[in-house]
Amino acid sequence: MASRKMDKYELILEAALKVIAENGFHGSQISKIAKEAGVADGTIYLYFKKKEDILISLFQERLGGLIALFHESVKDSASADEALRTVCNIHLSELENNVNLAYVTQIELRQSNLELRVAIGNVVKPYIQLIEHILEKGVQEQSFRADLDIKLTRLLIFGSLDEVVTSWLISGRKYSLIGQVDKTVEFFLRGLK
Amino acid sequence: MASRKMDKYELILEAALKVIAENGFHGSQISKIAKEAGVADGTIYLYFKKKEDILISLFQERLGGLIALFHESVKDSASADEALRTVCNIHLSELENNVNLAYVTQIELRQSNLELRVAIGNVVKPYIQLIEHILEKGVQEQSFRADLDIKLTRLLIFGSLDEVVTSWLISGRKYSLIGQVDKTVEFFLRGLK
Amino acid sequence: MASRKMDKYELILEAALKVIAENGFHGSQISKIAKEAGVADGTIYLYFKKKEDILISLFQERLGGLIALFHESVKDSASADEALRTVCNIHLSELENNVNLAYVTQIELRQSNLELRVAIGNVVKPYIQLIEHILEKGVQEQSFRADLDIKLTRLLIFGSLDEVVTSWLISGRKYSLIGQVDKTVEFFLRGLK
Amino acid sequence: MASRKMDKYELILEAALKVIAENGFHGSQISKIAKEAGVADGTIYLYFKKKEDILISLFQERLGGLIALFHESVKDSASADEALRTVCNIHLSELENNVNLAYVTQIELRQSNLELRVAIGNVVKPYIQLIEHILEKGVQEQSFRADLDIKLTRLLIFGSLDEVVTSWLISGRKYSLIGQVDKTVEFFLRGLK
DNA sequence: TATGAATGAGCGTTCATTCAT
DNA sequence: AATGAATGAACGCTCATTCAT
Repeated sequence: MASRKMDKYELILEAALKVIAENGFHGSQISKIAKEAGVADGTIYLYFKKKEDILISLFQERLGGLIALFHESVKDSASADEALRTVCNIHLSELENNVNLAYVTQIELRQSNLELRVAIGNVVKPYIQLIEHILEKGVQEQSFRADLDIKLTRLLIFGSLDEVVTSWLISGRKYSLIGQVDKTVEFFLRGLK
Repeated sequence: MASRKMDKYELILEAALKVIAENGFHGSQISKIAKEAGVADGTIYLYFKKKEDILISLFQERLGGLIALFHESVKDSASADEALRTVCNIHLSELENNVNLAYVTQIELRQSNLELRVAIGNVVKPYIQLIEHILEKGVQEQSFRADLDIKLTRLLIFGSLDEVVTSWLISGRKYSLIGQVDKTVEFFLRGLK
Repeated sequence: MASRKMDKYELILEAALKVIAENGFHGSQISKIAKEAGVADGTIYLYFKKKEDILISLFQERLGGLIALFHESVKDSASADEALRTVCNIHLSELENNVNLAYVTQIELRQSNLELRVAIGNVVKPYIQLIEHILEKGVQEQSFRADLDIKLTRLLIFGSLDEVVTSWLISGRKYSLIGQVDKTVEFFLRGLK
Repeated sequence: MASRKMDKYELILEAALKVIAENGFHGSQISKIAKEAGVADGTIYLYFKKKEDILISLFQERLGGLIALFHESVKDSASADEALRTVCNIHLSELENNVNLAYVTQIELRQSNLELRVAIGNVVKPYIQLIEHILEKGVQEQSFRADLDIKLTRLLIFGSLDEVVTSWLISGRKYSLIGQVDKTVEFFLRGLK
């Protein structure tokens, strides 16, 4: 049944997230994920072609959900300024509220080979495009500088946010990530104007 | 003789850099590095305790050299603005001029275990501290905003630069990295003022 | 199925016994044992945690069986004299009839590390205790000397038998081991009375 | 110079004894022995053809010295009884007084391959022959039984003594080895008469 | 669909021995 | 005689993937 299939598919993804968060990327064998999911090793290969596919799907399903959330939230923004603030806010708050996901995506899954990195890049791309659209909108609205290099700036913004999250995780999450939003957005907005 | 010992040590590091750049982190077996260096497998263990130590040394020797270059160059800067520009310039130009090093440090060595990640962090730390000093100097000179959150801002700057380099590599190096310096610095300076 | 699992477990033990007897302890790689057993290298690790565990199990299963045989046989003995004779008889005849086992336990497995030596000691201990019980019984029956040092004497007896077997193997098994029983027992009994 | 050569030869043997006693057979690499002896690794190969030869020489030089001591001591014995007592006495007292040698010969060097075992056998052979001579003398003197199987009995005696020493070592040397002489000799003499 | 026993390729590391100096 | 840097063969163990049931 389709519903049962989805159940088991989700079950395995959820198990993978938990196992990787607890054991790290290199300590997460298929057998461990299978055990956590309550299925046999072989069953996993009915839903995923290779081990890597679990990780790619994990990215797609979980981060893809975030992307949708971004779009949804940005739709209501009156200005590019507000949209950018909303994006930063969601980026940091969602990851602060989902530490396992943050840990796995920022730290563990980066210990992966080129193929997986590329797949991760594909998942992140729509997010970077969203930032791009906001920048374009800001320029059109004459809220942002007309001479802005949009392709470059979107990277500067994404890279900053990414580093802030990673640094927060590595430091042991001793401070609030959401508390960084305002000053981060201010830095961006000044750079954009 | 000390010189010969250094020769072989350097020989192995150079070989490792080349092999990792060509074959990726997971495709770089000790035997392959030894062959490239023209020494026996066992010889590598006269200079490095574990395989990982080659990678750590690679980071320390090569990137550590960059850090020294940063300090040297910044010393002559009249202002914080100029110092920041110098740092960005060196960061991007050195990696553009040393693609193997860029590829290995930005892409391959991040696929490593915790111990190596920690060692990498230790190498990067002085660099982030250098950025921090420049920010402090700028605030003292009243060139930068007094309300700047220095701990946060240094991350924003480092994360931006890091992402710019990685993105350039993944895109296939289709444009000039140094060409991004001016616009990147301008974005930073506006954010800082 | 349980029976199949036992089959493979036994298959590997049997193969190990044969391979060690033919190639010596240090010439018995996992791959050789696996090949002899007709299984893949990895399969061995489904039944044994480490290579050493094969050897320990070999000892426990094969010599442990002998110990049970000793107890069984001794039960019916009317006197301590007879019990001692039975023990010597079984000790020498069983090893003479199972040369591979004799060779592996007397010669090859003694070339092992501390952990294995300890495990071997644990298997041999019940046997030495059996000898001890016979000696105690003999003293109670006033068949053996009352001033016998039982802890010492059990070693003298075990050491003698052990040396007789080893010497027989090293000499190339040019004579009958069972033929030594009567004179050996007589030497012991005179010493005990 | 011959004397210097002997010096270094002895130096290496002494170092080997110490290193094996401290680190066990498998923890005693050539480099460790060389360091302990204060010579270069390569120097060892000027005095010994292979690593094994050090061990064989260790046996020959140290245990060979004991054999000479046995012959010397037995010469003065009035009777076979006394000679046997002397042999047992020396065997146990010398090893009790030289624990390193006892440990290395009884425990560590037995973890060796066939070639070394054979060499060890050759060193032990004169000792077993000495026991044989005493037995023959005893039979001639009509002190021992005329029907004694000398080839067998010498093994029984040697095996007993060997086991007593090994057991004493493994037990942690919690009692006096020399204190076992009288009861051991009594057991032998009763068996011989 | 689901199972889980079986597979077997793959690799870091050690260390006895050599040999140019 | 002495050195010690260099050699390179050798092997236990893991784990992603398969497939008979």
